[in-house]
Amino acid sequence: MSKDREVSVPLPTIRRLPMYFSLLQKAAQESQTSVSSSQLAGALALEPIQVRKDLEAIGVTGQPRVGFPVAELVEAIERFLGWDNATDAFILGAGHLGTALAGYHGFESKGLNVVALFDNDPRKIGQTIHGKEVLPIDKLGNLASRLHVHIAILTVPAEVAASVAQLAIDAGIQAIWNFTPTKLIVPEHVILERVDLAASLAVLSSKLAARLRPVEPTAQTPEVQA
Amino acid sequence: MSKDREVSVPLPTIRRLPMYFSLLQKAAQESQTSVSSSQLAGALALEPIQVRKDLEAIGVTGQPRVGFPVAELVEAIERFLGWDNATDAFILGAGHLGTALAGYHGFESKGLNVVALFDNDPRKIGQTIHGKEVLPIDKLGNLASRLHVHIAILTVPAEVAASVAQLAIDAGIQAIWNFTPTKLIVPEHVILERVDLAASLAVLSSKLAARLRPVEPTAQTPEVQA
DNA sequence: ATATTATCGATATGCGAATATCGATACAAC
DNA sequence: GTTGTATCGATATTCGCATATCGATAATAT
Repeated sequence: MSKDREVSVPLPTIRRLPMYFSLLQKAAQESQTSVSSSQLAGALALEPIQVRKDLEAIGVTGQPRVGFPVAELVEAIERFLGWDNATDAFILGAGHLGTALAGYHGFESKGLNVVALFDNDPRKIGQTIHGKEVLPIDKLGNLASRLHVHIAILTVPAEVAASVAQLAIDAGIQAIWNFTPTKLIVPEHVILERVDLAASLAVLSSKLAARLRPVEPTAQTPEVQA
Repeated sequence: MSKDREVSVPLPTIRRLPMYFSLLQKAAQESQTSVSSSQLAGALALEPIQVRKDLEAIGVTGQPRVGFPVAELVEAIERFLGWDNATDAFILGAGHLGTALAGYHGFESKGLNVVALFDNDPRKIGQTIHGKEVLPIDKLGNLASRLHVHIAILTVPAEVAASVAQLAIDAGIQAIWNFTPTKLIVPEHVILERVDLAASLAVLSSKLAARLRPVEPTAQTPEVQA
């Protein structure tokens, strides 16, 4: 009842925080000490009001006619997201996407430390991808608990997504970052976040499709039941 | 004022369509002729009411005590998303992510046909990645218009995202699928859809962070201004 | 035939988030 | 000093979407 403090920050606000974050880091590098909500809004194509509400949500207050303190904002966002101290993660699935993510610099500054990759392909096991070892998937249970790894980045093929996710959960993984097209159903205590390419593509496609057929010939509900 | 027909389908609904789509394809393969909203809801951890409203939005009606016609649903979703006939796309940036996407089977069934990749690295140009040629980025303008390619999949490094996007826009690209961490600002007529890893990670991180510090020591607003 | 019940579709309600409004504040110009 | 103005923060409003309610319908069982 009282720990709703964090949870009460709107989800859309949380999603916008990284955008503010990178802008603010840039501002800090340029020794800027304060930014106004309108500056941020302008750079991100948002409304100043929204920016102010977002920044208020993470507990930073600005000053009229001055703006918000840059350094304080950066700290507050880092702290709120837990990006101030790194959490270890495993990548499950050393395919194209897993490999790409293993090589992605930028996680370091976002509190994510990829420790190793896992796969079941004997040809991949033992290899080193971007400085990280590829381990057999059956070692997952043992290592996750021993190394206190909390996050699993799931990049396996769709067919095995559910079963590998279950392995991770059994291994005590606390959060799954799901890059597969599979909608996972997990127990309450497991944090689940999905990067849904298909959903994103669907939005793009539907807009494009709508544009390509601007006006429908009056009756657009033919008896399709044939 | 009257073309709001398509646009009036709620965005969250559009995002859920691919989930229904893949389930329905599976059902069709198993020669199932109809599905109930509760079946779909059960498989996707949704509420039946929501499923019904979603399916209604794309113009398919069900029958009491029977459910919705599978074949008709598949067709309607394909048609709505424009997945029934493919659109050509370029991948801009032949790095890890671009390579991964070039090798992703599954776009074919989603109306997306990757024609080629573009890069500015002389070592990559001329190579073939997953059967697709890597071309120099300065050929983009010429080829996009000549081949009537409408979609650009943007996987270049963040620093050049804005300028490459501008190239694409100048080349007459109609839609940009943005995988970079950069928030692009594009003219009205360009469709823009973003896969925002940072936003997704932020949600995951914040939940994890909130869990790791369940109760804050009473006064949780110290003078951070030091 | 009749009763039962799963399921749909229409209408109503509720909730979270975006947006608007407006007074308060503090810097800058004169 | 005094005035002007950009900006903040609090409150109110609006909007979109999810959820609940309930009558209507058609397959199944008796």
